[in-house]
Order: sequence, then structure tokens, then C-alpha cells
Amino acid sequence: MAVSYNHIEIETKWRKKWEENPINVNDGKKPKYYCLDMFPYPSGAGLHVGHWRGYVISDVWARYKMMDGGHYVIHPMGWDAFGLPAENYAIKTGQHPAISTADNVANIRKQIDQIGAIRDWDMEVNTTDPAFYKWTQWIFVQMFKHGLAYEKEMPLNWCPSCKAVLANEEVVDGKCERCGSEVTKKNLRQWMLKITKYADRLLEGLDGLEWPEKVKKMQTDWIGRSYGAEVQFKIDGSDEEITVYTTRPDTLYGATFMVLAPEHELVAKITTPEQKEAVEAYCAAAANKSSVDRVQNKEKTGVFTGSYAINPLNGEKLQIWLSDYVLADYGTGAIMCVPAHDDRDFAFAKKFGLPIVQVISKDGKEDPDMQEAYTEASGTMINSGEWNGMESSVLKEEAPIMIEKKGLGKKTVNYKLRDWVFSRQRYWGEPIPIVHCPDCGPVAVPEDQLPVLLPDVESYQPTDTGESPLAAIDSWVNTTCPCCGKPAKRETNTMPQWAGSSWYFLRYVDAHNDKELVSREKADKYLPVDMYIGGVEHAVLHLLYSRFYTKFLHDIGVVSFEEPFTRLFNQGMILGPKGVKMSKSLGNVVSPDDMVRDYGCDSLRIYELFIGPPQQDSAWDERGIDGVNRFLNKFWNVACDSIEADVKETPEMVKLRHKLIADITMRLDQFALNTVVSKFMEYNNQMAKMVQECGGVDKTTIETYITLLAPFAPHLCEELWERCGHKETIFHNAWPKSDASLAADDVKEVPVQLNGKIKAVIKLSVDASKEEALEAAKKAVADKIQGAQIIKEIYVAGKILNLVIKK
RNA sequence: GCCGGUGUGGCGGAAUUGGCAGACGCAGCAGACUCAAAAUCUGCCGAUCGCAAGGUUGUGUGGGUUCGAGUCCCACCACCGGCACCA
Repeated sequence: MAVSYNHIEIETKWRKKWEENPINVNDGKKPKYYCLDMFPYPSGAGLHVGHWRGYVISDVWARYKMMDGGHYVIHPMGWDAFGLPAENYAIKTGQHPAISTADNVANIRKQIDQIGAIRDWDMEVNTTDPAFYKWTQWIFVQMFKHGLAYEKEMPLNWCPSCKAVLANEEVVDGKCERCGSEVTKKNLRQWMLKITKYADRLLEGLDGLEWPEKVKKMQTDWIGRSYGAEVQFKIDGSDEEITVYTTRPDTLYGATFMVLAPEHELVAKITTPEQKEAVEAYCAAAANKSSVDRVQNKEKTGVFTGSYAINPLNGEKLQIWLSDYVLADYGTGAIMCVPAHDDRDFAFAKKFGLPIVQVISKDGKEDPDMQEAYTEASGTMINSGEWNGMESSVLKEEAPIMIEKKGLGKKTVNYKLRDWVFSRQRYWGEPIPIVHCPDCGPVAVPEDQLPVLLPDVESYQPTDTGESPLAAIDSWVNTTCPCCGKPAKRETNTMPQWAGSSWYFLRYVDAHNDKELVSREKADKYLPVDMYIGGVEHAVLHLLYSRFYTKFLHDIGVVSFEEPFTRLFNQGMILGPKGVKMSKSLGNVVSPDDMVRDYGCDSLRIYELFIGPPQQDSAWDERGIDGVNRFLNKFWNVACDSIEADVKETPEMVKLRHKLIADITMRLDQFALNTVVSKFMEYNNQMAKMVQECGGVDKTTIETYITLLAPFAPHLCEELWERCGHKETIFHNAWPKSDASLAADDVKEVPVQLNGKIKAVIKLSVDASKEEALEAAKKAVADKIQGAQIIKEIYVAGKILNLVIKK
């Protein structure tokens, strides 16, 4: 009689046993495997079924690695606990963020425990723990000492709702990545990290990584390296020069005017008295434009400065204009305009009636009536003096060198990547460990005085002025200069949330070290991360910042490797039942807690995998878990019956066993976890038939199945393993190996086609000759080929037999 | 606009990479068990024509390559994601 297994009893029992006797122990001899989840922000809302998915995937993988290859698995968990929600909650309720954070951590810790994952909580880290952020600050001090952290006043992205500056990576479509408010510009003095110094290494390091191509591409585009030339243009009647950056120096003869960004430093100097009023009005208007306006409105605007530049090659006079389509912070903030070969310059020239000179021709002839810019670098040079007749693609490569030889400019490289704006005007973050001294300037807090503790404040309210709430605590702000001992003031900005997450993965393996960030010995032994699992939303944020930090820590000798995450897997989101993102405000958040209670952890684990391909978004359908639960119950009965019946193995059972091993292992290695589950169901259905026919399957087969299923349904499988008579945990079992010769079929069903259409299926022995196969096939379709002429016979052994006929 | 990705039953999805399309599961329908229901079990389940055997058609659209195409090639459409005046 079919019975349901008691998931509450079994799961409680094994949870307790694993706690008493941990299954994942480091004996110092086993090879390590570091399988990491992106650590969560401990939000008050707790975990939903979407968080579960990533943690289930990583735990299945960790347990598989533990069995396959006998690894000691590093599979830790921690808390990315600085950040705005806790601070906003504090503003509303007056409760200190540390208290609400601790509550949330405790709650989520319970939820994570329900997943039944292997976790070593001795490694737990929390970014808000002074013992942890001491090292976040220490890294900043090292960067400061190496000239990578510097202060700069510049127009910055400002979120008026969060009341804080944002890094470029945090601005999406001109809006705040976190709250969606329109981002404005604000001129502020801020701390910057020189991530641009690592641009080339960040780009080149991507090559060796087993990451999704999509993420590599996003980082490549974000870094945005381009090759070209800087060219100097003299200003007519002045000693000043304008330097432009161009990727198309081959079109230099076609430059007919120039455009500077409204913020360019020469604007005031080159504006003529007649144009002064118009220029000032234009610059003021540009300064007030929001990022959204600037991005969305592509209609060209501009104003003439009244001055002219000289084309260095042909001496032509070029009008100098201002326009906000030229960005102040890319290249040199000034461009030479070649309307014939650039869409934007073309639109600008058409609008303001500026000359257009074609210098590249597809067919060697000039087009007297250009309707759009010809932007490809292929064709013959015309109107280009000594360059006439050259192939433009060749010239594009050679022009920078030729220009450099003539002393008109130089070959250069440019990047879209900007330095990282690293300070935030908020309370709940790591204080930046700097003291400002009137005599010595900014001075790093000495390492033996770290951490600089975050003080308590009266009010968490951020200000509109760009000052942190910390600035109001005189007793904390006023200190002495570590250098000269005179009165000085502390830096009151805090670090962005990304600071702790940029290096936390290093800390897990030596979480209690109070002398070093991580000991070199442990770093060499346990790092880097072998498999990193998390959402794709951090492609250019956390994942780029972590690579930058790791490269820096490599350069100062803390670690010996340059890339933190060898392999990356991005799991898809679990969407709400209607296919929209789960969110508190939409009220479509599904909590795992009830399902764990009703169906058990093992059922939910498997359903999270079965719902769809792991890298793809999937809409939650709560009915689907019934199918998985039925499968586990069915398997429970098959296993119990087989253990009891203790039948002798048959050739069918041996074949099933070896096919099962091969199928599951291959799909697991391909990360096709949803199909692993369907294969388990298929084989279980076959075994259920064997139970009906012969009372059960043999002991080896059922034990093999239990072993393979163990990473997916660990509690159930441990219980069954024990019922098979084993004393030791199933997870110390080696991963079964398949013998291909035992898995192979000796008779195959082969479809017989006539002209590519299936007309019959015949059974053929795998070693049947072509003649035998053809004979059998012709017999099977005899009535259909009567009177027809067979033109061609195709036989692919074990797969297909096709007869091409003509009537 | 540029660059990626995806498109298969009522639904989630499978197809060992060019060889039986729709595995597995959900939902649905019919039956068994039951006084009844739930649970469980058995069968059916793309469309279309047919009483049936069986035929035709079918993987976003149109073409092509091939004995054979969901899979490869060309053109297009739709949706999703990334970047977006980067010279």
C-alpha cells in the first residue's frame, strides 16, 4: 500500500544529526571546493522563493562536489548589512539600524536553515561588524597610500530622494538604481577610487573566466576601450590650442567645424564679446538639464563661440561651437566634427548650416547630395591631400602614427569607464578613515587605530546639502591630526554599500583573524572562489568592483590571484504568478515557509529546480509542487519496497542503473538541473513498474538512485540510506560511475522513413549490418514500396533508416 | 539606434546538438477503488479529416540547403534584456 513519507519527522531527525555530526569536515587533506552564494541583504521582508532558488542551486552543486571528488566544500553565508532600508527604517522609527539589522539577520538565518544546506556558520561574516569593517577601512587606507583613493570636486550624480551621490554604475536610464528618482547633477567634493587605472587588466582578465558571455560582454562594454588619436587644433588669432580625441583620424581632412562641451575650460577664453550673451545662456541651460533630458532628447542644440580653429592638415578655418552632445568627461571634452562621416555631426551641420566635406567614397566618386553620413571605415579617400586614393580602413590604423610623426598629435586609448565615486552622505555605512588637517591635508587614520567606529547619532535624517548626518556630532568630528597632532576634523562621509561586498568572499576563509584581512596561508589554500552563484543584476556593479579590489589586493601582496571568481552562474529570477517581478508593493511575494511546512524542504528544493532552466526567469506556479511531492512519495514507496523485497538484479536493472548514472551526471555537469529532475522522475516511473513486476529493484540499483538523488533531497535520502543498513552518512559516499558498455542497448528501435517521413519502426540489434537492416525495413514497409523504385538507401546505425523512392 | 537573448500543446518546459517533435510535470477528461469525497491507481490528452484502420498538417513568418531541419543558412516579425549623443 502506498504511503506518504513523514517529511517533518525525517527532516527534523536529520537536521539534528548533521548538527551533531557535521558531514562536511576539513581534514586538511581533501581538495577544497569553494562554492559561494551572493550574500543577502538582511531585509525586513525576509526570503522569498526566489532567494531560495539560488541557494538550492548552490547547495546541490556543493553537495555534488563533496561526493564527486571528495572535496572539502567551502559553502559559507554572511550578511551585506549596511544600506539604506535599515537607515530609512531608523529615520521612521528611531530604532538604531544595528538593532533592526540584527533582528532581520536572526529571522533570515532561520529561513536559510530551512533550506537544509551545508553551511559552516563559523565562517559567517557581517559587513556591519566592526571586526569586519576594520578591514574594509584598512583596504581604503591602502588604496589612499597607493594613490588610488583621492578627493575631487566635480559635478556628480545626485539622487534627491536618497540624498546621496551615486556612482555611474548606480545610474540606470538617468534614474537612481535603488529608488528610481531622476538623478540630478550636483557639484561636490567627493572621494574617488581610481578604478580606471585597472581598466586594461579588468578587460583582459575576463578572457580566462568561465562566466556567462553576457556578463563578460556587459563588463567589456562598460569599460568601453577604444583606440584613436589626440589631435591638436590651433585657435585662430590665439596661443591656445584645443585637443580633441577621435577614433577616426582618417577623416581629419573632412573636419569642417569643432564642438566643445559647454563645461570645457576654454569656453570663456574663446568666446567673442558679440557671442558672450548667447554662450552664457546656453551654458546655464545645459547645466540645468537633468540626465534624463540629456539622454532622451537627441535633438541637437548649440551655440557659436565666435572663434575659429585651424585644421592642422589643410589650414582651413573651422567654426568652434558649443553643444551638450559633447560630453565633458569623455576624451578631452572637445571633438573635431566630420559631418560627412558621423551621424551626430551630420545632424548638427544640417541644423546649423555648416559645411559638409566628403573624404571617403564607396565608389571613388563624390556624392554631391549626401542625405546621411557615411559612417563605415571602408572606401577610397578623396579630398584628402596626400591621403587621396588610400583605403580608409588601412588609413584608420596608420593615421595616428602619421599624425604623431608630423607633431600634430598622438596615438591614444580611451575608456568609457570612469573613476568610482566612493563616498555617500548617509549614516549607515563604514566611516571613511580619513582625518582632514588644516596643515597636512587629508591624512589616513593609522592602521592600529582602525576601525573608526560608527558613532551613535541623534538623528539619522540625511541633509540636502550633501553633508552626512555624522557631520552634526561635534565630539566625533573633532579630533587631532595623526600626523602633526593639531586639531583636525574627521571625514564625515561613509562608504557605499558595495565596499564590504567587494571583498567579503576573502574573509570567510579566515573570518576570525584579528591581525590580517586574511592570512596568506589560508588565502593560498582556500581561495579563489571556484563557483559563484547569484543574480545577473550585479554584472557591472558588485562583480566589477570585486575584480578591481582583488587585483589591488593582489598588487599589494594580500592574495596571489587576480580574479576572485573562476566560474560564475547567474540564476534567473522567480517571478510572481503573473510573470511580474515579486515585490512587496505588488503583494505577490511568495514565502517558502508555508510550503516547507506542508510539503517539506526536500520537495521545495526539487520544485525550485524543476520550475524551469536555472538560468532563465520563471513564474511561480504553486500547483506545480504537488507533482514533485508525488514523485518523492512514489520514490519513497519504490525504495521501501525494494529494500524489503531484496530482489536479485536483472539485466534490465543493471542497464537502468548505468543509464541513470550517465544521464544524471551529464545533465548535472551541464547545469541542466530542471532536466535532472525530470530524468529522476522518468527512471522512478520505470522502477515503479519493476516493483509491480518483480517486487522491487535490486539493492545496488536502489542504493545508486538514493546516492544520486541525495544532493537534491538530502533528508529523504539520508533516511533511506540508513534504512538500507548503512551507518555512515550518504554524503561520504563516492559519486557513482557509469559503465558505458553496461548502459548500452543491444536492440534499438529504428524508425523507417520513406522520403524522410516515418512509416514504421523496426527493432534492430545494434550490430546488425546495413543489409540486414535494409531487409528488415523493406519488409516493414513492403506494401508502401510496391511498384516503386528505390533511388537511395540511408542507414545510420541505431538512429534512422531512410529509403528514397520514386513511383 | 546599436549589441545580446528568446519564440515549441491549455500551461511550465524536453529533444543525447541534423535522425520517432511534444519527454517529465501541471491542468483537463474518462474509468477503478469508495456509501461519498479526498488520496491513490489505470487510460486518454497539438490541430484537422475519418465510424475505424489510417491520412494530412504542425516548433513566430517567408524562402533555402539536405535523403531528412525545432536544430544549419538568408530575409523578416514579435517579445525580453543590456548600452545609449562615448566622437
